[in-house]
Amino acid sequence: MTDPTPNPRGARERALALVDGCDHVETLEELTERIERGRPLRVYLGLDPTSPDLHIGHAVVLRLLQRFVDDGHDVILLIGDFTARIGDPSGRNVMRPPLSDEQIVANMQTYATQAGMVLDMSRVTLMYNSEWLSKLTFSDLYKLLSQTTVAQMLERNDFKERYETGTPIALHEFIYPVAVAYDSVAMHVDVEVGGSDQLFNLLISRPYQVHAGQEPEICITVPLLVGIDGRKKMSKSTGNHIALTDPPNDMFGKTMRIPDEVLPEYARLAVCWPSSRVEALASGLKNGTVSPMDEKKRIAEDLVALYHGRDAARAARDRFERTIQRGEIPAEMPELPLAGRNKLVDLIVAAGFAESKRAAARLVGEGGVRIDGTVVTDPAARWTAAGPAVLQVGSRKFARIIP
RNA sequence: GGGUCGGUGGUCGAGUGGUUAAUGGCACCGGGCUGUAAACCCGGCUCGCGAAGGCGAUACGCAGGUUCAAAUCCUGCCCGGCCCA
Repeated sequence: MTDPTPNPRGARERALALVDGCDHVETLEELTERIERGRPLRVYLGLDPTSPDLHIGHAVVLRLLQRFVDDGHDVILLIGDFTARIGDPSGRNVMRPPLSDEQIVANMQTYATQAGMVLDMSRVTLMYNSEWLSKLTFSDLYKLLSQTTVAQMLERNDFKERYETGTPIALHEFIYPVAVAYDSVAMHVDVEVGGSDQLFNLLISRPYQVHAGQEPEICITVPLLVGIDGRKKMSKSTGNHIALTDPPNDMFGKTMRIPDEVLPEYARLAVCWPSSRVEALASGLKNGTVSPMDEKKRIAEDLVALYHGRDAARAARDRFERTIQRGEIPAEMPELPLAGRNKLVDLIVAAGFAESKRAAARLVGEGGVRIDGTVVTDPAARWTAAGPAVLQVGSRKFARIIP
């Protein structure tokens, strides 16, 4: 993969194409200059395996990496198995508890396979930062830490905010950006990419590299995708994410729940509509000439198509229109054997539609439960259907109960 | 190390000895209106048992104590903010 792909285009043009749609490039001139040399660049993205799933927000930066792959560069996906143990404080106002080794190992595996849904992993090198970080001695760390001042650290927005509001900042949190900077030194990279919340962590690498006698890396950040709540950045822990592995119907349904205001963002970042189309959408929404719901369905369908294929996308749309918009009972749903149970609440819990029997009883009392389309409001109800019947909770949870 | 203030449910934040799992906001869930959007309205939001009225368990940093009764008082411990060193 180190064969330089002959590329007739000019370096400037290539650089511009690579960073199209990105938030911040530090700096475009350096990128252009380095491409000009003709050597494939070492480009990397660091991901801390802190959650079992990647989501469509991660896909934005993974696509940027794929652009580098396509442009003939050496792309590294760095799994932050060591830094995951420290915890990145970015964007958080509380300390995050360190993960257990088992969780980290499990997450690393899913990250690598899930990244493959966007990235051509056969042309990407996987690396793990424990390889060098775990070998640093205390005196190595001392030397590294002496290169950054507390004032520089406090410049970072979330540190400043936490400091000013009296939210605890543990000393080890300051080490995270240093560790990430050392990754860049250890791998001797040319380019680092990340989400815009990582800009500080990326930039801090540059002086470290210079100190180590290397050229500073070019830092490129991509916009963060907002979560389906339309407010906070997408993350698993906030529960506002669409996972890459979400089944088609969930992916479609979650997309339909996003607020209208963020449709252009989703069109651009989640489904990569060309900017002309995104602009048309934005202005059409503003002056009321396009139907938000129709556009939302298009985006939802495109999103599903991206990860599950066009057929699945059409099926998801069809299912949505039938069951949600027209209130029909879906053709396919999970089956649940009665298995001797006869209390309605037990079945709701067994189907996974409620966390406890009391919660199930509340749902029933609230009129949120139907059997074969008929609302049941008695929390003490017992199952009386002789044949298979459809249990429905809320508008979108269905199970076929088999006697 | 000294002083001082504080640690309440997913989150923020009331409550400072006495019906009641504990006011309120946010988040979340169900229902209504809708476009599984927004706004708005209603209800819910610890768990288990019981056909039901109900019963029981657990919960306000942790552990003890005082009291008929404690989130609320006392002691010790743990954790944090601020000030001083």
